[in-house]
Amino acid sequence: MVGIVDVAKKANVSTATVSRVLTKPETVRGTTMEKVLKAIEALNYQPNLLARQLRRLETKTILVVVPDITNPFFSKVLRGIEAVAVAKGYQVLLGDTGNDVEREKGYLNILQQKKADGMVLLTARMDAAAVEEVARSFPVVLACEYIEGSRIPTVSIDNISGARKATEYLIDLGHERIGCITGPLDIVLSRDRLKGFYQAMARKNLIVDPVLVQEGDFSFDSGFNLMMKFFALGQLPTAIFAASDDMAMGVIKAIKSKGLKVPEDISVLGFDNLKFSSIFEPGLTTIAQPAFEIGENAMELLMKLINKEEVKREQIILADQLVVRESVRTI
Amino acid sequence: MVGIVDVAKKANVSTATVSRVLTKPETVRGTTMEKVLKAIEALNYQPNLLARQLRRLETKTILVVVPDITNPFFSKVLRGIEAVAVAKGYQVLLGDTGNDVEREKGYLNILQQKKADGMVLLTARMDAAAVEEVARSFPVVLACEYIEGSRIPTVSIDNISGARKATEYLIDLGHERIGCITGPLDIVLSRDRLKGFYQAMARKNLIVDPVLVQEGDFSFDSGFNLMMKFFALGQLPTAIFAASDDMAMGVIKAIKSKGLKVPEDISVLGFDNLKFSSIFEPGLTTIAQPAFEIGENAMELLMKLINKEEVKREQIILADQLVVRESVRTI
DNA sequence: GACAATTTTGTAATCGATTACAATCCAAGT
DNA sequence: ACTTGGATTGTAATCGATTACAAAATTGTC
Repeated sequence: MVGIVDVAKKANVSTATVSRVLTKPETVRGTTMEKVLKAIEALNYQPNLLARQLRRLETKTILVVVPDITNPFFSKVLRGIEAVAVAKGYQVLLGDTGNDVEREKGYLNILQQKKADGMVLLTARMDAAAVEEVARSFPVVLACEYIEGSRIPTVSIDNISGARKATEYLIDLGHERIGCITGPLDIVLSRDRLKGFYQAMARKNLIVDPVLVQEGDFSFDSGFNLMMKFFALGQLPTAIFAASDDMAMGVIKAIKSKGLKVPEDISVLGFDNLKFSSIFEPGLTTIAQPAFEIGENAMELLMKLINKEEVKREQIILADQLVVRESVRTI
Repeated sequence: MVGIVDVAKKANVSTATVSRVLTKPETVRGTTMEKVLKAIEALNYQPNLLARQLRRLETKTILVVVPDITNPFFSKVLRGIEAVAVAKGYQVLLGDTGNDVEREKGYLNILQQKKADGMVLLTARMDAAAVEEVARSFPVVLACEYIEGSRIPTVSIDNISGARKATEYLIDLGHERIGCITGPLDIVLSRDRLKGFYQAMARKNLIVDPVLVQEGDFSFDSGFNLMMKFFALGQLPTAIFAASDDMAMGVIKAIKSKGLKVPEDISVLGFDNLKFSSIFEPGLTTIAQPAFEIGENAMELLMKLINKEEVKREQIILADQLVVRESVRTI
């Protein structure tokens, strides 16, 4: 492999000069510049970034930890992150945890081992203390998720108000017996959506039937199964708020499988606004999260941390939006 | 930051010994081992991987170049890659090209700059020569895509026979006037699927109406638009073979929008078998690609190249499968 | 206890760039 | 021609680990 010394030799200059041509061209004379460039060209020299990084103590790489890259919501956030990263000359190291807390923890080491300059976490199921610890010494930002009582910079929507808005929409259309299928309750974000649901019900003085609140795991299957459970229990609500579009679709499938119709018999409202939610029939009424923008903002925030710029707001809350389609109707 | 010298000092040994504790524990005596481990523990030392990598000239990182991470098919392949990579102690650097050939090319440098030990390409739209060039000096494997006349190791399905199988299925059900909506024809894989379509038609002595062969771009929208074009032209086939499930769904949406039904009025057959294709209504009849396995195999192949093991078969063809659901019926 | 064989440890070179500092060059001013 | 100061260039230290080789310590044998 050709190294900087080969180029230096060929161009009859020192390695320092070659290095300067590459990194501070304004400090070398035009004629030597040409000589060096010619040598680089001739040898097809590419600097070894490992060496540069070791010397500069920076990798121009950031780590993104995702619970499941297969989930279109996360992949869209990831794309937002990537877009900004590339624009700023950074590369993205991918850490898919497969929803496994242990693997999630493992990725924390990558920062300490200096393989990345910073990290964006799209999941934070591990113990808060460990994350805090790492965040004290390295740039870390949370996207989507947040950690209660922590000052780690975060980008997300307001899940409580989003869920509240969704539930109020159902109530305003006349629904009173409303079911809620939540995400895994060990995740703050799931608890927030549930909280928003309760808040809306309480504000309108409606009673929540505990049977109608069930814990899912955001997946289509869990939505399907929990709806089937409602059928089995003989406890049918007039509307259901599902904490993810995937689950909402599962719920609708279950309803259809029983020969009932959405929204005629039961209304269903989702959360996320996946691309597929508009293709699905009936079109899902849902709370839209600006996934791409969440990614962009998270990466921009991370850049500021890396560059030690002042960060005014540590918690960025982006706007969510109720998207009305056909899966909900007035009672 | 604490380095190996700090540990060495604290444990009263040389840096060499500390290094050995970390990498060849069997060569150090039990008692010193303990001393060193204690020091490591006390200082919370994590070795700087950059330094190790520079010395060893390996990064334990592989680059995956994807046209669009948001596409669930690719993200599933990526997951397969990641699963094997993690199991073998490798990390994944993500290169999303956003379908941009220039960015695709740019990622080739990462290998030469030694930021990765090898590369899996899920897209190969750039000029073959450039890829070949890189593949001569570095481990590269293609997944899904392949390059004509190249000996770069590849993992994929047989797109020609898959498409042929799909088309023959339609023909066997009595369809004769069959439309084909292809992927972008600058991609080999799209041309192969089209080729398979033609082969099936020819084998059964059916005439292909050129109007019914249209070039899409794999997206839902292009499927929708091209089907609308068929309507506008007043040229309706009895069945359509779409080269991706996304397009198939677009086609079906378009048909429904005209008040017709699938499969009663027109049959539609897709390609890929996305998770969503079974949720969609009608359930998509389609050719299933083993996305996860493609990823796994590609990564395993890459590992062999990296370890300079003998590679018997350079071209791995995995089995595709016709999945029959409800979007196709006999005429 | 002496000596050889074997283990264990240390010294210093090395990976391939960057960069502080020193040395040299060059042009302008007198 | 002779300074002088800024622009260029070179020398060598440096980033933080690994590892070849040498040295020291240990073990076993007679």
